[in-house]
Formats: sequence, C-alpha cells, structure tokens
Amino acid sequence: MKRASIKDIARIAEVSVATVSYVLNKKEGSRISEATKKKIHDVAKSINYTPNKIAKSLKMSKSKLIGLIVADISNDFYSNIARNIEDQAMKLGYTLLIGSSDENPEKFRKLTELFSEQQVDGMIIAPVVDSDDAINKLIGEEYPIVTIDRYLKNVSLPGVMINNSEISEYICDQLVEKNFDEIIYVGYDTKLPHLLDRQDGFDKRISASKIKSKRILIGIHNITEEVHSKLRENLNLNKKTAIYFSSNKLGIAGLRYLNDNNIRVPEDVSVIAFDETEAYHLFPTDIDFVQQPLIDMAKESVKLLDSQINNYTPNGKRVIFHAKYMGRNSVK
Amino acid sequence: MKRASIKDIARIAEVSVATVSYVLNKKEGSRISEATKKKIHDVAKSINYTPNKIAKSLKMSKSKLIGLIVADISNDFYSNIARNIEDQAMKLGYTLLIGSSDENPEKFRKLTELFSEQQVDGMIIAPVVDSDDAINKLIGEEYPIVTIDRYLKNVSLPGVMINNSEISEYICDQLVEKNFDEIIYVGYDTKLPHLLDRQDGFDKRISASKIKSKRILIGIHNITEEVHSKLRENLNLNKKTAIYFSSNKLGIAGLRYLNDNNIRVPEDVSVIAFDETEAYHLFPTDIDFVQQPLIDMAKESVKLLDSQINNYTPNGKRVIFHAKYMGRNSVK
DNA sequence: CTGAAAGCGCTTACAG
DNA sequence: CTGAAAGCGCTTACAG
Repeated sequence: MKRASIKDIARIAEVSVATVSYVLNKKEGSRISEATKKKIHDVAKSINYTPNKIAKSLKMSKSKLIGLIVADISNDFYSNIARNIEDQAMKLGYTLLIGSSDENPEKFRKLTELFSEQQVDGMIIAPVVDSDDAINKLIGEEYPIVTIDRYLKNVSLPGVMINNSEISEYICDQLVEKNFDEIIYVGYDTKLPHLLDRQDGFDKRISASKIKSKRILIGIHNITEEVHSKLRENLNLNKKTAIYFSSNKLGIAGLRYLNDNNIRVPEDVSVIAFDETEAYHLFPTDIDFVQQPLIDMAKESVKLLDSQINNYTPNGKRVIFHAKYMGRNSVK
Repeated sequence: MKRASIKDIARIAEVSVATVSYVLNKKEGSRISEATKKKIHDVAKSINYTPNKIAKSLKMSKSKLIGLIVADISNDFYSNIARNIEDQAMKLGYTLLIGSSDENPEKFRKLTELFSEQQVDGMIIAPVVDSDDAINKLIGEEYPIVTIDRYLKNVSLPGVMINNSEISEYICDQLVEKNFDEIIYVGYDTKLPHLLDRQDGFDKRISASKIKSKRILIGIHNITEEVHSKLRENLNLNKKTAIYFSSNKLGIAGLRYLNDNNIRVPEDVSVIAFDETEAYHLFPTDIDFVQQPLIDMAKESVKLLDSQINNYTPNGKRVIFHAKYMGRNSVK
C-alpha cells in the first residue's frame, strides 16, 4: 500500500516538488506554463496520486478533522445530531471523529485527550457530570470547543442548546390548564444543568398552581427497569393523572410500561414526552412531544466551531433554540 | 493554541529530542539513566506536553484511524453497529471516522477518497449499489477494507454478515406452517445482494409451499409513504394474512400503518419484522423479530480489519453470523 | 548512556 | 516561469 507522493510526480514529470505542489493546489497564479501544468496533472493521474492529508496537516497545523463527543452514539437523539453535524461538517471540509462518553467523566477525558492528540481542529461536545477539569484544560489551551445539547454551569463556552426551562414551563402550563389531579415529572437523578433546567421550569409552574405533583428521578444506568418499577409504585389510575417524560429514553421506557400493563393513553393517563422518535408513532396513541430543532442546532454548532477555529475568541456566545410542543392525542 | 513539542522538552531538559522520544515511548531498554528519565517526565508535565499523533502518523505510516462508512448513521441499525465498532476500535487503539453514504455511490466514493486521503489505516464499509468501482480502486491499492452487513457480488472482500437467505427461509417456514391464506413479503426494490438473499430465501420456501404470496417492493427514498400506500393497496383483511417486513425501517413504517388504521396484530394480521428496535416494544403487541448479533458482528469486523491492517491478505474470509428468530406475540 | 542526522510528505517564502 | 531549501513534530538506525 505504498502510495505515490508529489516527489514521485516531480521525478517523473521532471519538475520540482514545489512546482507540483503549486499546480496541484492551484496556487500558481499564472506563473506556470500550461504545458508543465498538463504534464503534472497527467503524471498524477497515471500513477494514481492521492494527496497525503497527514503531511499537509503537519505542515499547516490544520487537520480538517473535528471531534464529536456525545453520551452514546447509539442513542437516537445523538445519532440524529451526529448525522446533521456530519453533513454540515462535510460542507465545510471537515471530517468527523466520533466518540461516546457513556456519561463517564474518565471516558470523556480520555476522548478529549485522544482527539486532541489526533490534532482535531476543534470539538463539539456534550459535557458529562464532573467533566469540568477536562474541559478547563482544553480551554486553557484555547482549544476550539462548542457544546451541544448540554452546557456547563461555571464555564462559559460557545454552544447551542434549547430553552429547557421555558419549554418545561410551557408544558407544565398546558397540563395545569387541564386540571389533572396529579402531574408526574419523570426525569433523571443528575446534576446536568440542562436537565435540571427542565425540572426547574416544571417545578416553578407547578408550585404556582394548586395541582399536586410527584417527581420520579431515575439513575442513568437501568433506565427501563427503574422507570417501570417507579411507575408501578407511583402511578395511581384512580386519579386523573398526567406524566411528563423529560427525555426520549424516559419516554420510550415509560410508554413501554404503559403498553405492557394495558394502561390506555389518554383514557387512563395523559402523557407528554421529550424529543422525537419513530418509536412514539408505534404507540397506539399519537404521543404529544417536545421537538428540538436538531438540524438547525447541528448546523449552528458546526458554524460556531468553524468560527472558533478560524478566529478563537474566549467566552463565545451560546445560541438558544426554541423547542416546540407538538400536540397530538395523548393528553386529555 | 501553540502546543509544546518534544523539541521544547529537549531544550528545557537539556537532552536530545531522540532521548525524549525514547523515554516518552518507553523504548529506552534500560539505557537511559533514571535521573534523565525523571527530568524528561517532569518537564513534559510542567509544559503540559501532549504528543502530536499527526507527526507520528506521518513518520510511522500508521494513523491509528479507521473509517466507517454506513448508509446513514442516524438509522438505528447503523448507529448501534457504529457504537459497538467504536468500543472495539478503541480497545485496539483506533479512533473512528464516520461517514454516511445515503445509498449514493458518488457520496460513497467521495467518502472512500476522503478517508483514504486522511490516511485511515483501514475502512469498515457497508457498500452501496454501484460502488464496485470505488471499492475496486481501494482493492487495487491493497487498502485494508472489511464489509459489514452487506457484501458485494463480484468482489471477494473480508467481511461480516448474517445468513440472510437461511433466516428468511426459516421465517417463511414458520409462517407456512400456520396456514395463512396469504403471506406478504415487504422488501426493497434494490440490487443489494444481502437484501436479495432475504428475498430469495423467502421465495424459495414459499414457492415450495402451496401458500399464496405477494411481494411489496419499496424504493429507498420515501419508505414510510410507499409502505403505507402499498399496504393500503395490497392488504386484504378478509384473508388470514401474514406480513414479513425485511428491515427495521420497513417494519417501523408498516407497524405505523397498521397502528394508524386500527389494524390489530395478530388478530387482523400477523407480523414478523427484521432487526431489533425499541420502537417495536411500543406497539400494542410484542412483535416477532429477527435479531442480528450486532455486538459480535461489530467486534469481528474490527478484528478482521485489524488483522488486514497488520497483515494484508487479498480475498479475506467472510464471517457469517446466525440471525435469531425471536418469537413474540405477533403471529397467530 | 546519549546525540546528530535523516526522513515521513507536504507548503511556501525566497531567490533567481 | 521554476527550484532549492527550510521546516512542521515525530522515530530510529547508527555512531560514539
């Protein structure tokens, strides 16, 4: 698998490597004769030349690689983000490295180190709990980073996110209006700020109302099992109840529980879930859900990163997108 | 973002770059004094040194990068494969580049070129229709490649796949046994060999039986709409009917159709779907499905690729995994 | 025990 | 119009 280099082209075309480089990169101005240009292109083709971007990267201190760190690339939400980031990155000439942190700060740190050693020009990251040290180290090096979906409390980093608190307030208001006996918030037992925002938004409005509420918080490792057991404990079908699932995984786990136990939506219980997934469409009832503008978010994250790469500025801006409540038939 | 290099370490520690390199890579044997070693490590730490893998790659002609080309990383099936490949690749010290071909041979070719220019050590690919030229070019360069999920008819490449034909035969037999009036095969209108195998396996057994069958073939671009309209045309609920959806996307689209039209499973129609997805669990009935051993397949693909990278052999072997029929409650 | 030097494949300021 | 040369950050065979 020995590849041809510009040296080989230079030798065969009997010109210098400099000339080859100029011609192949169209950097000649009009200085090089058409005959020479043609010869170089012909030789390049005949020996099947492909440029070595590693060498170019080394020389230029630009790899045209960007790293994406998500919690888990097999999660629908992140794989959709990844796909849209991929498309946008390609448009701007970047290739995408992907890594999954599994919410593990040590894995997260390793990924940032790995990507940094691979000389990615920048990273788009979904920070995990206790990843502050790893991130501060990157910031100390003025490494271009942009957050997506999540953000950090004590670190100001450019990034894209949604209006988590507001959308939760809105959802809560929708439910309060319908006079449920009880509204159950299903969230994660976590310190992730964007998830706490969802919770806080809900809390703020529910406590301003007279409606009773419960909060079910789930660990991140046995989502399905925990959601099932906690719903079993907490769901009282004798009351007029609504459940707000604050993530796609929680929504899917919860709907599966309802399904398995023949609990009808919205007859027996009303439901609003977060994020969009094909799975919601297979549930007997069309599920109300909160839609994040993933394409726009992904695009913006790459745009932000690209501008950080080209012109680093500390304390970059956060771009807040508006999530949208998609009313269907799961709330009575 | 100017990074420290071994040159900086050498200067500060007052040793040669060679010595620094030996120490940092633990290649000193026992030749270098403990004092020197300690000094080098201390300096490295104090100036926050991180190795530049691009430089190393250039020198070593090994990037420790592998490229993964799937049809669409946002497809559940591929994102799960990607996740398992990521884990296995990391274990072997590789970082993963990901690209989506969208079943488009031109995009596919561009990705192979891009990855090859980025000097990935090898690629794991899901070939698309008419990608033979791009792949043959790679083979001509003895580029290590391994196929996953799919394979090519006229090219012998190492890869992993399942026993598509056999599992379809088995599924067909299961259905034939139950004496349906009609069995509908839902597949893609495609030339992809692994999908044709699924179809052929089904055809072989159905034509050996006395059961009537229909074949619904769908284009790859408007799956949901096409599945819906063709099911509307072809599904006759007055007969005892079974449907075999030969991919996860087809299964999800089909189940959504049944859901939207209040068609009960298995009372009104029996269903078997391909691949595993959380979505199936939200359908009112537990859906029978064909499970591919994704983790094992992903692991094996990386193993195969790694061995190709370390010791290239043309015409590598294909590893065939056995898919498993998971009977649930959707067949009557 | 340690270092000087060549070289991986590029780019580009400079010289002619 | 074209080329010689330096240098990006590494590794390693060789010399001492």
